[in-house]
Amino acid sequence: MSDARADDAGGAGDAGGAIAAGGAVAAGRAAAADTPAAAPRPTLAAVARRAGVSPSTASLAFNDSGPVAGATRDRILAAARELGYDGPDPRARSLRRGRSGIIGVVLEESLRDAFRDPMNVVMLDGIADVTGPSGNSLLLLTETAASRASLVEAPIDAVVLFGCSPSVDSKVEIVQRRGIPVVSIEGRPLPGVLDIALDNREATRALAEHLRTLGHERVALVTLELDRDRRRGILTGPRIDAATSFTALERVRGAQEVYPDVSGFATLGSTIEEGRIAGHALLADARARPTAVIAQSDLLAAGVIRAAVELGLEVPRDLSVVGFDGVRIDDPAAAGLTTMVQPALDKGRAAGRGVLELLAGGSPQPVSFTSAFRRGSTTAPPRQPRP
Amino acid sequence: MSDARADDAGGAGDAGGAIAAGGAVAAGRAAAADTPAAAPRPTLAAVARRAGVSPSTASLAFNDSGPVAGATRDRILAAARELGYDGPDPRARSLRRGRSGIIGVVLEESLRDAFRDPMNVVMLDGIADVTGPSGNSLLLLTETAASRASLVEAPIDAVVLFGCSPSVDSKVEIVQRRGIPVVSIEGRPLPGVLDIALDNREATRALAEHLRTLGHERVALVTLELDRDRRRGILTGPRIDAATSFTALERVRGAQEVYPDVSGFATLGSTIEEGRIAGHALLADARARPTAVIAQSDLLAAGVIRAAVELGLEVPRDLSVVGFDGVRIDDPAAAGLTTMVQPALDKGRAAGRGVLELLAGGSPQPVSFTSAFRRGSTTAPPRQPRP
DNA sequence: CTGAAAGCGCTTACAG
DNA sequence: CTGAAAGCGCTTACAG
Repeated sequence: MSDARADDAGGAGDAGGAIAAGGAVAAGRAAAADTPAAAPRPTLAAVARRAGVSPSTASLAFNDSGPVAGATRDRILAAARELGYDGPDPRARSLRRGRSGIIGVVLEESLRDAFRDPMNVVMLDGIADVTGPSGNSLLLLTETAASRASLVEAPIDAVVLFGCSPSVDSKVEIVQRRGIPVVSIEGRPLPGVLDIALDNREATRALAEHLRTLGHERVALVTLELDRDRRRGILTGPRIDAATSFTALERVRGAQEVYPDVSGFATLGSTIEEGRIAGHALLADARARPTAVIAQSDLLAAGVIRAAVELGLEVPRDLSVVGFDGVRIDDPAAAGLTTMVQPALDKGRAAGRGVLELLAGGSPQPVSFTSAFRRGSTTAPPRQPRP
Repeated sequence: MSDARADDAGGAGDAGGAIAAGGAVAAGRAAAADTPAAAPRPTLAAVARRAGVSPSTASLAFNDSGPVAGATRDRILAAARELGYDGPDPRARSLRRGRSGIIGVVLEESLRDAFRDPMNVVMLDGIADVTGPSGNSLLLLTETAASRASLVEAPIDAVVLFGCSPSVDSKVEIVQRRGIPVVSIEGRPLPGVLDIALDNREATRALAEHLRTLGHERVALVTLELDRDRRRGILTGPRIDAATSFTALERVRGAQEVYPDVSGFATLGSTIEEGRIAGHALLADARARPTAVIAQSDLLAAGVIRAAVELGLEVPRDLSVVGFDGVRIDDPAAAGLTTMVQPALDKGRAAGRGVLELLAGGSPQPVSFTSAFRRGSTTAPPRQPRP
């Protein structure tokens, strides 16, 4: 079981070589090595001057924000065309208006890790869905040291936290003190932060109860990343106590409500390969083998099933497996997974709506989403011991 | 073969219900429905006043950008603490400095579609890798009507185009006229735009030659999305002529260099499911069946292989399949794929470096990456007809 | 319908 | 080491 990162998508490193092709020269900056602002671009004031109007009127013309005579407008637009002016400078506008049209999205991990989880992508899409039409764009911020600075220094109007750990709390405080609204998806509830929650604990309990009803006694957990440590391994009490990932922890708790002494394996995140590694760790020893596995995501579940198959086990005859998310997985082994279907897109949309309401000065209520049990064909009663 | 979107990750829609939980109230804005800027946050000027220094000195203290006596600095910092001032307003700073620290990333499709392709995620990560350390963050912009506006109205210092179609050209022109550097990854070369290229045509030709050498005569293509039409279907001449996706088109051309009359199937994008659909379309009719398929991505290739298996064909005995990208695919069917490995992370990094150099006033040269042939176990000589 | 005035909050030469 | 001055480019009440 390698300790290296499981998936090296792109596997570039040693792949192709880069060749600096000769010829073309870069973006319209001839030889202005010492002039930071290359060509002195025209300003609204210049356009107004040329059109023979005041800057105020020119501004109105460009923003449709007041009554301007047709002829005047034409003159202004013509002047702009002649000068090569394409509209107000966003930086000045955002200072003046107090709004930048940018919403920061704080992800716990690297972009690559975050987007490997389809749930995150779908949620992001949901946020963009709702906030895009009013002219907002999303700024990607990760929890690394460098972008911590950006969280405080970026001109953002609002922030959405993606299941972030407490380590961002201090930065979030600063952001809040600045009057920037904060929305958190599946995070540990924070004061003054609009919470978009998922019933992780209850949903997992439902899965556990399903297994209990089927008669399973020896159940193991395969968890998402528990903390920033990036360590795989047996799920121990201390490990759980030290966990910083609220979502993973809630799901552990839900399982414990049915199986108080449940053990298992902690992975590095939601991928099939991680699930496979966990599966081998849990299933290798035939004598200590669980009869059912609660995986904290569908991808992990798919990996566990693959490991089971590799070990010659049949699902669900020899092993029951449940997942979480309800994502359509491109893996035959995971077809028909018993799982909880969570409304990821709706979660993203709710977060987006929350942002918009907060920005409008409203006081939106926290929202709580529930997952739906979907019984598939990966769970069955345990086989009688030594038939 | 359904015409609906192949993958509905999150499958939310009908999944869980939202319940507005009572209780908590949103981010520190009590009852300021009419005051856009809720709490009047302290400014640098206020801090300076309280500390008994000039704004200039206070600014220097906060930016470490000049010599400030230790005692003075302490006084300023203390005043800031008392007032709850956490640093300069990013909007004002960016107007004054002419830099926002934001790099726009323009994606051709919805976020969800774009991030379904692991290559895009890895490239994004590469850009962030290189640009993040100097305090830059990435702003996600898609080609939809709404965010076209953002491309022009967002306070971005530079733009990276992700294989964008000509439809963005006009907006890009405006951006360029503003003096904003533009870098394009695998795009149709545009004047004044720094080009980060991949040898799509040559790489595909190499794959085609590999098949030709093996003896294949009846070869079919499975392409990426050719245009914004979102239509699947047989790859026809007119369809190719109307294509707007430079990458897909270059890969078609590379295949044509070896198989001038090559036909095939156009998909909606790089997913296993799309490949599967294409595979069924191409392989269903045993009499018209190709002996080899050139899929324009590994994911598509995996889908084709799955379709082949479903039709009772054996790869590579009955059908050879090649992919593109060199991504590690979590699908047993695609293990050992013959493909071209492209350096996606390096492409992203090169784009990031290009942005940084352009921002520094330099004139970076275009960069051209090459893919590496990786022979797997999915290609073999064609079976003799009717043995 | 148009203009003069003020100011968003900061940073940067430039003097001292 | 510190301060006075100017200005980044725009928008918004407010008069007219």
